[in-house]
Amino acid sequence: MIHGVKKPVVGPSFLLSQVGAYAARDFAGRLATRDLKPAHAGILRIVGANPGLSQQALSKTLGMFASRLVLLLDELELRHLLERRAKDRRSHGLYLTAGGRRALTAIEKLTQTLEKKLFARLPPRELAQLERTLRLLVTANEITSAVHPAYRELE
Amino acid sequence: MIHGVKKPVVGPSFLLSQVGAYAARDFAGRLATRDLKPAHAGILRIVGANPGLSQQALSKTLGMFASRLVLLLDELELRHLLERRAKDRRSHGLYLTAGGRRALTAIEKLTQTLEKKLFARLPPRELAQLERTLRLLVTANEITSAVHPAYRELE
DNA sequence: TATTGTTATACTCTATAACTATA
DNA sequence: TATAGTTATAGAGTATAACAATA
Repeated sequence: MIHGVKKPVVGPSFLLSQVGAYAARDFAGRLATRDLKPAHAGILRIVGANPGLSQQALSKTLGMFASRLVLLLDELELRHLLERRAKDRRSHGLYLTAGGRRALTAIEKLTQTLEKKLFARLPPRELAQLERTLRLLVTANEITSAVHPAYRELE
Repeated sequence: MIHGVKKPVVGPSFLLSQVGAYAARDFAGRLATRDLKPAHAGILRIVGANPGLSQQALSKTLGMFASRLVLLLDELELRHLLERRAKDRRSHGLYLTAGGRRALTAIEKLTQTLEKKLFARLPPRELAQLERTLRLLVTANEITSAVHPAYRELE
């Protein structure tokens, strides 16, 4: 009941979406204190793990249009978190700067803080089981994109 | 690895967002075959459980601005799935029509189909455990909104 | 004076096509 | 001819304020 309004019964897929969206929103809120958006974080993560990646490859990995990537990369480059180095005269390799690596570390810390709060009431064994179940679902359903669209700032 | 690109290590909150967004996207896709959006489904669900609800109360329950609700209700009313009945000359009560109740039933069926596929590889006990864990997270984190913003059509 | 519903508007995120330049 | 990156534009979804009518 919310304000005396009956909540309809919902199943596991609704709960999954609901809790997932909550986690994503929380993450976006924490990132915002560093003037970053979830998409920026996704880029830093992938480039961090794959130095020299091309924009095309990155856009495929993120499931994001290359045209959108351009603006996000511009923003990251302007803030010296990432740089484009020319491979030949038409394609670039993407690399994190020292500042970008620091930002990535900060994002990891911020995620740990988030998870500590989100999972505070969960016994460690239950959290471990949740993580195993989620990984199974990712594999079984071939969920590949590394950054997903729910990652947004909302409310 | 996606196309030879290394995926960075991610934690349980990322997985939760990822799988949740996947479920939401799948749901949106199935709804689209009936020309409905997730927000419509959320409205039908809440009004179905609370006949006579006011728009104000509904907007609070959904965590949605009343101004946005107006257009969504217009659409549902135009399709005779829902009606606004005047309570007094400034407020209305919201009610499902017979067609609205049928739509709600169809949405429930479609959700079952979705869940059958999404959880196909999950042993029943593991699914039951997942659902318990998710309910605990909803309660512990006071996640109240009945329709969440991840519910959108994407890609 | 407060509340209900509505209109109008701006902003962000996403999608798509068309374009430049290089290979 | 195909590819990498970019620009421009249109469309959703969302946020906010201002408004009219009524309690």
